[in-house]
Amino acid sequence: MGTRRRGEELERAILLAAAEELRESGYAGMTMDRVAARAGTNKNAIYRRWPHRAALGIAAYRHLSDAAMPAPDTGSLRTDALEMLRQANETWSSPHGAILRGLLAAAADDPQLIALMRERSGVDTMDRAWLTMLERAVTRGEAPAAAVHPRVAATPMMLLRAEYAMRGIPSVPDEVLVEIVDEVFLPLVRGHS
Amino acid sequence: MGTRRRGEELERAILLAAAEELRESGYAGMTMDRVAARAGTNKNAIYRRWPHRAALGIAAYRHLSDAAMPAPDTGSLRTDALEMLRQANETWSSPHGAILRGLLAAAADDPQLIALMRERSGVDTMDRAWLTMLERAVTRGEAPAAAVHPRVAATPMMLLRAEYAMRGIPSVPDEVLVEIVDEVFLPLVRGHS
DNA sequence: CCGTATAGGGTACTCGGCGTACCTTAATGG
DNA sequence: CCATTAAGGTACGCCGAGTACCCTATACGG
Repeated sequence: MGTRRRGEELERAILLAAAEELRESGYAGMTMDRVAARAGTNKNAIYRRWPHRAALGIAAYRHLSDAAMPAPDTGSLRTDALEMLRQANETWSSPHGAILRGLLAAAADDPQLIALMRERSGVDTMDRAWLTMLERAVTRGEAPAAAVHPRVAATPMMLLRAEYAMRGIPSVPDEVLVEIVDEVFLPLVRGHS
Repeated sequence: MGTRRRGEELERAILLAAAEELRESGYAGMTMDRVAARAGTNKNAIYRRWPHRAALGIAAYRHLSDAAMPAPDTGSLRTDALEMLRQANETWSSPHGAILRGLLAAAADDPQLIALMRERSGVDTMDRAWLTMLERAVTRGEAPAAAVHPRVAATPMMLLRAEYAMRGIPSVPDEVLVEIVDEVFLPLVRGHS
């Protein structure tokens, strides 16, 4: 009788269900049975599409956030950088961030999954934003041209991530962000002369 | 009949067995049953001492490495820093490192466990080593005094850790270490004037 | 020296969750 | 209109974490 969903439609339904489970219970609490039930289907349909739970988790994660994150342009490198870090901190502190961290932890020993995560979680987008931020600072005469370097651009976010890993709590106090900017990022930019 | 071990003795036997399991199979592969069997006891004795698998894993980990890591003193800040990073990279690439990473991943959502890990894995010891390294560079006139700052000292190791997290492979190529030193650490130190 | 509290040993169990097997039933498209 | 494909239903197998219960050796106080 009625409508039996197939292909695209069913796939979207599964991803939606998985995303909702992620939101409610985090990755650790997302079970295949619950996703199947919620999508009104069964595990077969899922396993035909994704080889295992982690893959589904990653695929579903993108439904939660597509995180554009344009580079802020406040006219000063310091406030730009702070703004970026604050936004990132907020994102990572949010439920989304908790899920993301759960996924990262789960994927930790599987390079394939890590690669997938990188694409999905917009690490590279982020780095590009930092680079354009630096370029603008250079044209304003606020920074030496030599400071426009991928590793310089990536440093603040890496420090923030490491901070999460070390604390295990999903929110870094604002002082830490300020310190990262004032004691590391700005001196680092200055030092490139 | 015979000797039934108790208290201290049994505890050491369990920790040893757990450590061996860690070495052979990593944290993910360390099962309570196997540890119990290997220690010649049963899960009861284990659960009477540690509330869950993660706690045992962490307790056992210290049996594998006590990691002193004295600050190298080569006479140049650059080579000192590189040496530190290379040693760390080697440690983390080793089987021990794999286990450590497994534990970290498993503990990711439990602040209590993370705190335990911090103690055991000598993060603070490491930071102190970097600080003394910086101090020596200051007395040599190689660095401004303002660069002796905990966050500056912690930066290279944090970047290395983040590098692991992003790659998911247990060995960072040497070029990356060099880049961390030349493009980040040294400019950062220079920038503190 | 004995008897009782304590802690280890043995074993079997529950429970949850991943992944699979197998068959039935609806849709699709040639 | 029929063959092929994919979804639905359901029941497993398997493994590993923790738990329950009961038996037995050891320590320790009297």
